[in-house]
Amino acid sequence: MDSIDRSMLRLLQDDATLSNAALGEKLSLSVTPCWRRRKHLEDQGVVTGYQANIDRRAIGLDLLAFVHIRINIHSDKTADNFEAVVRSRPEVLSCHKVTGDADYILQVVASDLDAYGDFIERVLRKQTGVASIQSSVALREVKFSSKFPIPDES
Amino acid sequence: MDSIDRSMLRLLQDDATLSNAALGEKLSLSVTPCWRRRKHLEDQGVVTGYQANIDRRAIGLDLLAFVHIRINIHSDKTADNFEAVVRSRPEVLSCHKVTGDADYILQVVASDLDAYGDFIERVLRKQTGVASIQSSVALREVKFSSKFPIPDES
DNA sequence: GGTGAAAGCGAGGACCA
DNA sequence: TGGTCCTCGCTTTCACC
Repeated sequence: MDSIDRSMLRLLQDDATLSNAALGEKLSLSVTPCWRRRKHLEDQGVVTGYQANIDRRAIGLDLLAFVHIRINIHSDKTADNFEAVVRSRPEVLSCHKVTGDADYILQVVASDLDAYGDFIERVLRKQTGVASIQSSVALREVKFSSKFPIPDES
Repeated sequence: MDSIDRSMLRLLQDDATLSNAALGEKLSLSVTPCWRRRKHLEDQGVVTGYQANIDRRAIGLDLLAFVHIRINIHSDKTADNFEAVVRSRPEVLSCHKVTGDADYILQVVASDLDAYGDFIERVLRKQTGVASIQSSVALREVKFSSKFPIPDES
């Protein structure tokens, strides 16, 4: 992984539809070496896939919330069960075990407050070990990106 | 936007490299109508772009944190300034104005705790109006997805 | 919604510096 | 590593039904 690879990652994060020729031009590389590097990044698992980005509002997902969850039964079984549920629910965009006041922070989307409330009450609140749930509903999206900054060296 | 469009969005979120032929086959559509629908979704802005997904660890971004920020000067100028800084910093993946205890929740990545600390102290803490900063560092990534669930109707 | 056709592109291979 | 062909089959994107 050198600086050309990192530039390639930056470009592909911005626009995955770039052809090898267009990509190569931006990197001062011709088609084949460009293609070889790209394939290498894919085979190594640095590039994990290509996806279309969708406007959340356009598909009716008007609500996004951060959910802070505290767990009061600290057994592996409770954690495994909770995490399996979270992974299986498509409305949960992300879930992280975190330091600080909460045990888990989740990002959840829903079409409106009703649907969100349903999810909290009927799914999350029902899980064993869930001691408290605190929601922070997004009032405004200041920034939303699924692009990582690529460090100059790694 | 009908159910075929929604299925198309689901498929393209999973794999943006699908050709119109492959996509059409899954949707029981021939190439041209498939391409027309796809183009329509792009032109409407439902599909906002295509991007490569990258393994955060592979590029050395070992740390992800949620940052809860409280603001004590509630003027438009303070807010605009803060939001502009946040938008300009690539290590900030997302920033939302939220309900609840915090005014803003940010998602921030960094290569390690040192780099994260630097960002908090040298960038965020320096902004006027920032009253408190509370970090929740991710200990484990239970789920991380940048795919939205596509509702059956919208 | 569907066909067909022109032009372009992608995935490789072969081979050289 | 990087570069230059070259090829085959597929893709995109058009005009037209």
